[in-house]
Amino acid sequence: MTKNPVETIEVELGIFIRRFIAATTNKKVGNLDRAAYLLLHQISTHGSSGVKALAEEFHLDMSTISRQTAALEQKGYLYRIPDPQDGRAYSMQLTDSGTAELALNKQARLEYLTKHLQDWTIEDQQRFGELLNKFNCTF
Amino acid sequence: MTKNPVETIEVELGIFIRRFIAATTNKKVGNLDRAAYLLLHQISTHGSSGVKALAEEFHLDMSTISRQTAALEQKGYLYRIPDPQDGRAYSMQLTDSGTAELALNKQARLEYLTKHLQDWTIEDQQRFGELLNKFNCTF
DNA sequence: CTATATACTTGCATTATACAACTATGTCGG
DNA sequence: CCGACATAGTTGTATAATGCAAGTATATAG
Repeated sequence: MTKNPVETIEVELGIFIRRFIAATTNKKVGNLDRAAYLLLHQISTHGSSGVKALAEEFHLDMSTISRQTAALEQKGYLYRIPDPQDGRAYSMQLTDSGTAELALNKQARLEYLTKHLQDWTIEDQQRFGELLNKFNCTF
Repeated sequence: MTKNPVETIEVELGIFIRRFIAATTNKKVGNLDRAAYLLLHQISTHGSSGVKALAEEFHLDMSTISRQTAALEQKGYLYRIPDPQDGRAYSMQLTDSGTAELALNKQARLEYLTKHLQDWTIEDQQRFGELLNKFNCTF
């Protein structure tokens, strides 16, 4: 039974997901768990955003995002700006403290990844990044 | 700010994880959720195995695996064989029904993936599989 | 034989999540 | 302008996955 490439990808994705989730669920780097990190990262790189937009981006319920952002606001990592056009809406922005915490986290994650990829050639690293991006674009 | 490859991988992994989890959490293909599928897959491809070994493989608590396997046993997808050497231990084996259910699931997942990868060249598919495998090996 | 370790199960608390109900604001058709 | 409906967000509640701690039964070491 020789495997076709898609089958290999299926198996490896399964292994990857299971390990990655195990390695990152309920674990914090500094003060941020995975969900919080991704939220701050999204706001930081794609600009301020409301609860609804974030919920759509993450394919999560608005109530979930509402609680997560409330927690991050509580910790002082972001603040809300009332939308001048729409009295119901807010948009979230990182505070300086949130920006700093995000940077610390990103740093730690990059170091971890760099260590894992230290034996890879630059070409393989680039190729992997490109293919991951390509894969993400098909979602 | 030009990104180094590791940074690209970090970002893309974040996007990937979030989407993949959103797409597969609390969703079942047939009768199997993600955890159940991976458990059956592990037993099927790596041979019968006890609760402790599975817990280590998945980096989960034994209690979690104990409940998951009990549920799968309840559904008739696997059965326990008492370890003849050790009265405390069992090993799990797939039943015919479990094997069939796993095959159905795998089929569905492959079709889904194939659809997502339909515009990729065979070379890119192979390369992605290889790199994922290489990445998993560094864990 | 006793003490300790191990494989597994079960009880309990925590957490992330979805769904539904609710509030407040906006929009549209008359 | 008003009433009906839509929308952004919050909060209450239920569910499910998980970890930890305690318990059971068996093994092993001194």
